[in-house]
Amino acid sequence: MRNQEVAALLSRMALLLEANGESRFKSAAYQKAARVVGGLADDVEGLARAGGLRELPGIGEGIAKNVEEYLATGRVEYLDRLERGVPEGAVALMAVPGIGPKTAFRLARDHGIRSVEVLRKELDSGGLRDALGKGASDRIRAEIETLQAGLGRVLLPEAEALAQDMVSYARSSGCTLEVAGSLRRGRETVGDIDLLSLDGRALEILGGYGNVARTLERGSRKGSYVLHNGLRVDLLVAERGGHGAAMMHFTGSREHNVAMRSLALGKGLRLNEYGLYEGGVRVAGETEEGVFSELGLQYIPPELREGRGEVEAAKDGHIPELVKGKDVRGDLQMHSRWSDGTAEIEAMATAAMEMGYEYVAITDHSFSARLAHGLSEERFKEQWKEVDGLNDRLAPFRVLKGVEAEVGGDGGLDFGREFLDEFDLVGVSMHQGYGQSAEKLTERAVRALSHPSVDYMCHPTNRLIGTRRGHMLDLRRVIAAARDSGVMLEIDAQPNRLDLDDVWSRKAAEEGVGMFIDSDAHSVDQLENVRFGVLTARRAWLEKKHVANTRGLKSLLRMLAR
DNA sequence: GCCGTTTTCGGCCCGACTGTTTTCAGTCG
Repeated sequence: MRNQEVAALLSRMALLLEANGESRFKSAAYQKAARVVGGLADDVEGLARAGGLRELPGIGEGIAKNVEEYLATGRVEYLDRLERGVPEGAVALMAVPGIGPKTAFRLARDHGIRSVEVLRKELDSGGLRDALGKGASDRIRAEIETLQAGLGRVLLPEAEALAQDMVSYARSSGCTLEVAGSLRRGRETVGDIDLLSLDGRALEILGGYGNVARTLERGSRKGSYVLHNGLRVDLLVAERGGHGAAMMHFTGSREHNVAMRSLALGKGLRLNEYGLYEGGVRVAGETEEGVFSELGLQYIPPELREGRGEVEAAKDGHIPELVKGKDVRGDLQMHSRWSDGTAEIEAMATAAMEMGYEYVAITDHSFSARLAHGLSEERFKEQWKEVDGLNDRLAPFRVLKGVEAEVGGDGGLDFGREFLDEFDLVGVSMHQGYGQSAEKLTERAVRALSHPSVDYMCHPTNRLIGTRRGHMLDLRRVIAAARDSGVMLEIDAQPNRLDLDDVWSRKAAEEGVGMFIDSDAHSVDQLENVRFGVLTARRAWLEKKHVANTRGLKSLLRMLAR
């Protein structure tokens, strides 16, 4: 799939258009197209071949032609022309927050600054003061420091912990903060923390918080701060009557806000962060529910606010009843000390009982996962005796005999069919073969999924967010294979996996593939990670009926028997 | 460049913050 490559191309064109002084709307159109392609589940190349690019929202004749040219030749003539219109290095400078096209252009053309590194050196030695002014020089220098410290996006649990700490700190000063932004939408990674308060004192209070390294700016309604780890925090102060509108504005996403405001305009209304207005009169704004309702929309849960068709769905009454944490009745992937877990099976099972589950599956690795101390047939048979004993004592709670079976280089599994059928539940995983071609990997996956003993596929791409890209599988074929053989796909809820992700999980469910949400816990405390999987499922528009481990034990066993 | 329950032309989400700005441009979310 070349979707990300094409998205990057369109983003670059958007930047260059801006730098060339073209209409900002034209640049925004390219930016929107980049986001559309980047968030596409379908393969953009296949779509282009089928002549379907122009069907995509935000992609018309002009952009489609550029994309087609790029896919066919690897170049875009228009892009080359844009590059020639911009001084060398200007685009690189625009990576620094606070440097837009105008400033970048000026620095590159008039002062010969070609890179962020050179800019930093120049600023360090006191240069460019006359060109930028003192205030801007200082701020840009600070922004470069943050940029070069290199903290990108952080994982959801880390951002959650940082936000909670700020909320507690503010509360100890008698001030309430609420979490908004991508953190509230449950995105897998968070690039900054957005907070909302009804109390103007919050702006000053947060500036005095020990983990704040620097206040970037502070007005009467908004403030921006940088934490010691380099993460940015934005704070918005709302008034009571506009609380819901402010929450909505600050929760985003940007694409969602654009869709909401366009809809309001179409109804002769105006929506901003203070409320929904008809003429000069505020007709809603105190609550989010009120704003949605006044616009004739169903309530849209934060997880769906990504500009992926949710506003249209809300208009038609098609917002689904999303799966909830309490719907999950059991956890079907976890490990014990028998392989690479740290806890006894009993400890995992009793912790799961306390969480209100009816069942778990212990799914230790099969023998060719050597690093994870995978088990042989003999060892599994020993393990089952322990499981049988536990089931006698813990009934009606049930520990299912599972396995995370390694998929071999040719798509075969470690055990024969006869032995595999003795398990209650067989999952397959592809931990090996990073060097293989997409074609080969996909063949392996499809073969494993068509094995008659297999019930589900664990963390299908095997990605690790921020560190490992994951297998370049053709997920459309994997989903089709899962559908054809009645095999489930998993949302692995480890916060650095979340695999399948929201976009592909939605696709899988639309194709009629059943999903599991599992913790993949290797210790007792990791069982709680399931909630991150539930968030991903909600972002994938999944309902209870799409998630097979929301079934009770009997219903689950009936399903597995089929 | 895209798009249409106002429009195939004329709009495009909307407002806050900073600086050296005395009325607004640049940038951002």
